[in-house]
Amino acid sequence: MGRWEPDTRGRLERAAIELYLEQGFAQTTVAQITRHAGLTTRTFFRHFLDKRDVLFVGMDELTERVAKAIAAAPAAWPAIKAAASGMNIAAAALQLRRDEAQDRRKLINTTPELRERELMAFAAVAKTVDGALSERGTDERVARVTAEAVLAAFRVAFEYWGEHPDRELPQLVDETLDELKRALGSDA
Amino acid sequence: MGRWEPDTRGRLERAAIELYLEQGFAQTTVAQITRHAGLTTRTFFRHFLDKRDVLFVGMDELTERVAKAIAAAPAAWPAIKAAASGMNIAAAALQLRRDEAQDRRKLINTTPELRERELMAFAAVAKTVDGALSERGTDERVARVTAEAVLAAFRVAFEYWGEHPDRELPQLVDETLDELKRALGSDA
DNA sequence: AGCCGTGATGACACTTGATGTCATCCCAAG
DNA sequence: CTTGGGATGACATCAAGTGTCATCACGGCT
Repeated sequence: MGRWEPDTRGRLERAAIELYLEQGFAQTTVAQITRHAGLTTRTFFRHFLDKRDVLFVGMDELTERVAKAIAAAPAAWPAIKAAASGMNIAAAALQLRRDEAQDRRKLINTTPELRERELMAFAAVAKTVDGALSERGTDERVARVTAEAVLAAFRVAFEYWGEHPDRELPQLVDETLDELKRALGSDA
Repeated sequence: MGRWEPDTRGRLERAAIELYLEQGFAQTTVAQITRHAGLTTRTFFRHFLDKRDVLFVGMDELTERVAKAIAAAPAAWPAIKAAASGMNIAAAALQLRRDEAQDRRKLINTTPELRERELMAFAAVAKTVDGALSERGTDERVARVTAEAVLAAFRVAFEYWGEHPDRELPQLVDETLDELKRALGSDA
């Protein structure tokens, strides 16, 4: 057996989320987390950028998948359709971990600090979508605004999903995008 | 003369921005700011929520004006047009303080911490726009997604403005919104 | 078997942001 | 002249986050 118990990162992650859910994010100190995991506070910051980071692991990997989906979309598709297909990948992934995602959502919704971080995560996805669209040859500004708009729709659908957990997120994203199209088209 | 020099808040604000621009945000400590202003660190936190807050004063007031503009828009206008008129108010206000706004933008763009806060500020405006649209009788989800989309366009225009400071922000916002409409409409 | 480099963790000190609390002093209302 | 409130100073304290060095297991190499 090793010098230390295995799965340091996993233990930290589980301890953190358990404490966050139990007593709130702000009320939880890193010292408490590491005590639960049998580690030192220094080690926590070797595995996570900061206290909030724990709740956003896996984001990068998901973002990668979104980019790949957009790159794999038929070249004939307009940017909006390609981008939407990327959002569907993300939505499906979150739907698969519904309960976990909803727990995280509640935590984030009640903690401004976490909300900030979530917005940064969304912004990172938007930047990736932007890049993937540009890669397809979409005009620069169109790529940017399409990426931002698609993520705007995703955010709204995601929030709505929190209020209606029994709905399916991918479908909500589709509906929201349709509503956006109608709303923007109604300008005559 | 009073016990203290007047305009505490203004002195803090000026000292902070001067130091942020001169040596960077992260490298500036609150102690340095208050030393420059001849005050104590405790007093800084009585006037500002945190170190970043200094760069976002006036946001609330501007947001209020946006809400009023939307409320004052002709009832016959579709939600998107009313929301866009609100964005024009904001864009015009920033255009009036172009140099200051651009300085702030550069600072924010090079500091993740500040970027986070900026996203929160945008989110707050989106929520206000959402509320103003709902007030006009717009359907709930349409109001939400329209607000988010309009702010998405604003963000893109704002970023573009940073790269082309000689362009006029209000016009950039209009152009970006038009591009968004085309991009979403091209879905056949 | 014994040596050694590498990587992960512990231990410790330190800086800084942020908050609570009480004392102090100006000022304005009465 | 008194009094009460608002703003600030002074002080203590906590928690986040970082730098640094020591420590120890493990795997490869000889």
